[in-house]
Amino acid sequence: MKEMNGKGMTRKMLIFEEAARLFREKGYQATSMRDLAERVELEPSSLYSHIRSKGELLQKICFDCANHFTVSMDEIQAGHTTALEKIRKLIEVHIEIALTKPTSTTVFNDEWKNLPPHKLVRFMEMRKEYERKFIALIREAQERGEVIPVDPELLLNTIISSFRWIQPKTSIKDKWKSEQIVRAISRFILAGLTNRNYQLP
Amino acid sequence: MKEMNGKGMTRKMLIFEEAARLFREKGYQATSMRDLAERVELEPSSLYSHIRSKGELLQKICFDCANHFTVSMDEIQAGHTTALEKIRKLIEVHIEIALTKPTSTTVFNDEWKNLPPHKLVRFMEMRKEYERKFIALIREAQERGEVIPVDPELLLNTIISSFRWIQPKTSIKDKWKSEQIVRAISRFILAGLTNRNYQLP
DNA sequence: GTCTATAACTTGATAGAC
DNA sequence: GTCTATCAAGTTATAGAC
Repeated sequence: MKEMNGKGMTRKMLIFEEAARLFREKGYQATSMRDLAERVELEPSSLYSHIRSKGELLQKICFDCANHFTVSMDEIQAGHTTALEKIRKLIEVHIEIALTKPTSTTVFNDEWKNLPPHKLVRFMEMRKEYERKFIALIREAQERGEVIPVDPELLLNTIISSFRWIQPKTSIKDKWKSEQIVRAISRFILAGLTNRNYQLP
Repeated sequence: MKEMNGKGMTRKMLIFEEAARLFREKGYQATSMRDLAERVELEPSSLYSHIRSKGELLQKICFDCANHFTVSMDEIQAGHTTALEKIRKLIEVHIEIALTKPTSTTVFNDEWKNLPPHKLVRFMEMRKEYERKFIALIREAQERGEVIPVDPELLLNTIISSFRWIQPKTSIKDKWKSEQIVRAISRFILAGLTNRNYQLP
């Protein structure tokens, strides 16, 4: 049985999707293969006809998301714009990924430390490489006087963390429109990055 | 046996401390009572002479931290300063708590959703109440024209999230002095809040 | 591919001797 | 308060019939 719902959705894909949902709702460790089997209406043992292990589920979710960020970074890096404009675009990408793929983004953010050891190392290397590129852009913008002279690694950490509350289940989408969220947060962060006049008391 | 190390540190306190460490390192669900027993050099069953359950450990860690925030909020709220100045002070408090109590702060941030159901409700109420007060301050500062006119709830979520990377094990403290971190992050966020001239392209 | 049955193990917690 | 012994329930994953 390949087709599940007339739209090219294989049972394997359904399993990965429901796994992501469960990992988000209950956490990776608290999610059992029995929980997952129930969601996709199979007996627990039948899952293993489609996947190798529970760890493989987390792996695919986390690395798919990591690849999404890496591809976006490479595209933006290759563009012919100022460093500040690239930073603005990256901030938009972060918010948009969080808004459009809330499930996998949450798992990516909160559950990656449960990856099997060897994959964990690879995951952390990917993140480090992504951060390295982002920091280079911040530094470049600082050298051009466009961004405040604060340690770029510290700025990056603060910026990336600031998106972690964006995990729309339903409530967020009711309160604010997506475009409004993107613009409001982007404005706040870029206002901070470029405000070289502010002095702490 | 009441005294453990000549400094009023009871075995019970030691258990709570090591529990927080483990919950941070491995996550609440992934930490077993056997792990904890090993850390405090007891047999697993002996733990139950000091505590009632695993959930009680998480409970105390989370609510101690929540109370810390609530007390700080009430102190600052009672002061005779502008709303913006109170916001600045609250931002400092958030960073300082993250720096001085990294273990319990991380557990508070990442593991609260594992609280037993009844305590979970109480925890979420406390957080909601804290946010309500913080939002009122932002709104007041906006009415005085001191803070950018962006939805205050959205600003608060973004600000509070932005501190979540501050979890010093060892590496952070080597790179930056605490005072430097407080000032750098405070400057960035307040620069953003008060920069009413910035326009997105 | 899906099932039943089950292996092999870990979990939080308790009973009762000392 | 700490121990040994143990329980009942839950865990991931496999074997083999259909």
